[in-house]
Amino acid sequence: MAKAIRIYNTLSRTIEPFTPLHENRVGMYVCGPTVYNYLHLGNCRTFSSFDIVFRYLIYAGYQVRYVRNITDAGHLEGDRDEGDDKFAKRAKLEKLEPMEIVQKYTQYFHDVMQAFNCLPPSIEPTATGHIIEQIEMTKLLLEKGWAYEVDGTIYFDVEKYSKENNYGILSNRNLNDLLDGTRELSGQDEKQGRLDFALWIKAKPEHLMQWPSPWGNGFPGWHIECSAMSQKYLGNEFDIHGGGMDLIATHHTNEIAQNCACNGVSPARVWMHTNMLTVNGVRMSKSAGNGFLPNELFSGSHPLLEKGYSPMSVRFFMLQSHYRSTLDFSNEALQAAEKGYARLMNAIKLIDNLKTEGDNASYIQSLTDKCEAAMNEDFNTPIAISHLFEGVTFINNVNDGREKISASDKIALKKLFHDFVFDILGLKMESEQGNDKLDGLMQILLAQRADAKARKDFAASDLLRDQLLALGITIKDGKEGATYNL
RNA sequence: GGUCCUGUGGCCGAGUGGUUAGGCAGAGCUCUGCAAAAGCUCGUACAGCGGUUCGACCCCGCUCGGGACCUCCA
Repeated sequence: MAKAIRIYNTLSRTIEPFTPLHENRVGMYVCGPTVYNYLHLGNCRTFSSFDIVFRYLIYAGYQVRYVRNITDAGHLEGDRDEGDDKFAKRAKLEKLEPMEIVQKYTQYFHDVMQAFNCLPPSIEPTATGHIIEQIEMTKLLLEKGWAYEVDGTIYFDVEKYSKENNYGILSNRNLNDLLDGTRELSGQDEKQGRLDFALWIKAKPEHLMQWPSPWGNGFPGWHIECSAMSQKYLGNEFDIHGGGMDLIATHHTNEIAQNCACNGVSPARVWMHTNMLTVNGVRMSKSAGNGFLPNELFSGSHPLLEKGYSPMSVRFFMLQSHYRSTLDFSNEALQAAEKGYARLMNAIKLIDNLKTEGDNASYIQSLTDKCEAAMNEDFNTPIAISHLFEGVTFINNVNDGREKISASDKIALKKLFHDFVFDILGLKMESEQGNDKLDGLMQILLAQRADAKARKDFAASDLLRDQLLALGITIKDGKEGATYNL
């Protein structure tokens, strides 16, 4: 059932049934961050989306090898194979070694991924760790005639490639359109074609990150690293390649060209692309200056925010939209998500204490089927969540005695919520339900308050409640006695 | 200019040719000493104009609006 997964493929622009190359195994490559600066929330959305894909494929019973790279070299400011190296520029700015920059922002990236409860990938290769592989691939492309050298720099010959291949296959553009959108070569350009891009770039003597190669000292172009690393760990052909939509036109297009030219086959069968996060309708990006840093969001220190939001509220917020839709960021939307997430978690806490009776099964199974059906259809998390909220209503009804649940359904209900909310959506309980001592203390206070209420000393009971509330502890009087929430 | 996406109720966001998305907010009610929590009920939603159809928010065309990519960005 869960294996009837269908995925939107950018190559075909349709939703297709997903069949892995090798039965029961899935190879997935996702373009990771360039660690020259703090990653912002838009980046987090992409990685959270693929975290869901990873988790659901595991749930569906696949053995998944998930490769997500770290770009720690070779990324120039402009993609015209000129301009500053991003790491070198940042290193100068912060007065650090380039590898200190890499270390710092890689660490930040990992911390944020952990905060968002994203599972670590199976392999997280770095560009600097695979210089040899990139040189080898560049050599092969030269040998096969798809690339040429100009004074220590190697370019990929796009126009030659286009004669036998569809260069714009992913972006759905033809070569002439692409050429129209590109500036004329100036007299200073070394490359032969306007669309040609560098595989290997000759380093100036002062360049901080450089490696020896058959063409002299240099560093790899941006696109070759993903081709070389995906091939190394997933083979010439693998199942899924993912990234943000902004990578389609250039990075992924060039990646396909490199792999096809080198191996004669397109690397990935399915290309998945996540849409952008927007702020007031405009794409969040570093250059637009509207990029939220994750910890600005958590603490609420960003000027556009009224308050801070917990990582799980934000994750839940993101999951309430489909990964291929743009998602707009606002205080109101965030607050709505925060409350919705709290409601979901509160219902889950109730499951264990539900009283069972009767034997009216099957409802939970149908709910499970609906959740799976939603996820099977291109990982439609918002629909899955809407079904989970049906379950929330059911749980609350059972808890209030308006509905009954059988013992077997209760087990199924618990499994459903644990599978979907925790394992697949990757949410987790944030509010620590305290330790034993705290709980014991609370029970004493609740007993005192119950006692005051029994004496109709409401002034005393309300005072206790207000004082606890001031500490962030909410008291709820139920039929079975009072409970508390931290 | 080229390529493409998009316009859903107060807000965020799914979806479908003919039966409810869902969350948040709002109103009323139930429960309660009061709250909180929970539940129930409610609200002229599908940019505009045409067309196809027995029937369209969902298909087609046009108009208007918003956005992305074609420079680096997930």
